[in-house]
Amino acid sequence: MSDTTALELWINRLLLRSALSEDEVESLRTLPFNIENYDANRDFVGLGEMTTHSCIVINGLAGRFDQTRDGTRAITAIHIPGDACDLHSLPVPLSANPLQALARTTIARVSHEALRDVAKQYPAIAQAFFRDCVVDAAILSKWALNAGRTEARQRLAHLFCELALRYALIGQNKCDFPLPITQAHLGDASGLTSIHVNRTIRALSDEGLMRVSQGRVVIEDWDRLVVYADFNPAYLHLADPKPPR
Amino acid sequence: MSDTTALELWINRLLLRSALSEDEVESLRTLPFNIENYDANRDFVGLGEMTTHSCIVINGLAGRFDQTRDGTRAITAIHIPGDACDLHSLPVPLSANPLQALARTTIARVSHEALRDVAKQYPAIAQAFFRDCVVDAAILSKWALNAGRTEARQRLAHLFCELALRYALIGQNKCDFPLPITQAHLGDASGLTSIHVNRTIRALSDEGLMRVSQGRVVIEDWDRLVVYADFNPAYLHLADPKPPR
DNA sequence: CGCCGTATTGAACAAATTCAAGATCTGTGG
DNA sequence: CCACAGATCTTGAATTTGTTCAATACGGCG
Repeated sequence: MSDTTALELWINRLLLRSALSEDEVESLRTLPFNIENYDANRDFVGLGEMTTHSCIVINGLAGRFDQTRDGTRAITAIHIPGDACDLHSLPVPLSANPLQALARTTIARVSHEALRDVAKQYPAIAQAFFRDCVVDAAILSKWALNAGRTEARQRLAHLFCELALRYALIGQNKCDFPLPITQAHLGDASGLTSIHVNRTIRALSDEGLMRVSQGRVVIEDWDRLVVYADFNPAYLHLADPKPPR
Repeated sequence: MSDTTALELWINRLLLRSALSEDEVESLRTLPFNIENYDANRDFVGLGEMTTHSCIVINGLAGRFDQTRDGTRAITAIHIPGDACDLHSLPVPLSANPLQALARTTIARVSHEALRDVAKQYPAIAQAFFRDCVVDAAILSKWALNAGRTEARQRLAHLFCELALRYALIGQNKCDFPLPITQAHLGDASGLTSIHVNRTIRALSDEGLMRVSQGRVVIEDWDRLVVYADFNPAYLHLADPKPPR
């Protein structure tokens, strides 16, 4: 993988929400990074770790985990290729949540030092980083709303709609995308038991809305699924007018 | 209320997590703002609004709302005096969630322009704003975990622990603080019905952990409540070493 | 081929919701 | 100061939803 392409997905996604000049984009392209591979269920950022780098998913799937002492586990974010998982560690380096590969995953580590340098040189980049973190928080906020719903079908449907759209942003078919994770992980992400995830996916499938098989999600009726999940993509802030630099 | 004191709580709270110089603090103190009062249940930032200001709670209590079409409502953040409710509107001005007064509430509105100016002049302030938003996201993340718990008692206990500590930061007694909101609002914030909130509060009270009465929370056994809620304040990032400026 | 993690299914159980009714509180006008 | 109206709080009982526990099937990989 050449130095100039690994970060391309991430840079393109930043450009969806932030206007950056040629120079600014070039400075992102030339950021130094290390490529690392992790098997499924391996932490790549530990709990309580004082981080010195931020991680960008190049391939695979990553999750942010949290758990209570009594065993309730939650995935509070799922990151697909092109996502920076912990850009927020730039202002808050002490990790409060572990980051884990949900499948075999390739990440690029970029040092905080390098990120700070480029943010210092180009304020628009600092703004873009800030914006990216705020949008991540908006996604989390929607997850919190979603978790409060009583109907498991709608919870999962909403999750699938969101992932579909986020995959679409990186050039995938939104109605047929990879999701190489276990039902237990889906449960952690939706606040359900793996058993109920299983039943719920079957129900969604029986209604002809979507299928999950072999680590892929196939959406069979996007329009109906959107209505069913009450999915409104505004929170992803994709169509917002670009704010002043 | 004099110009130099209304923002003091907020500035002090920023200083808990960010080291700022005298000049920097002074520039925050002299930010121009407008004071506004809202009755309970009044929106002060509307859904879909293109904001030009950020709001700081001076007095009272504010909530960020979200809801699904089928009627599930959620409060995704509760803001006490000293909190900036929507500093994140600086990089993402289009509001995806309304902000509402939960009780009679005084807010200070500060223009994005003024905030951007001061952030541009002092990069450490820009960093402090960024950090504040990231900590807000960390709180939200903990709410998402909390919502996934099966036991209502622990959910509410956790919420009360968090609010207690946040009130302590602004000089209130953490075991006796105001919470002038309805049980319906508490339900929206914890993913429960108001009826179940009522029963759950009674249960917590019966166990001698805490009481709620007349718009106040009185915690009777902090240590036991913390254990009960499995509350670990690390996510508030209060004891973190200060990162490089 | 056999193992182990994952998926699937069933039945009993626990938890929270819903619906309904009544009590209490709060603010307002007389 | 009291009476009233509306909101909030409280309580009960039936119902819905999801969980738990347990057992079995599947599927990839050594």
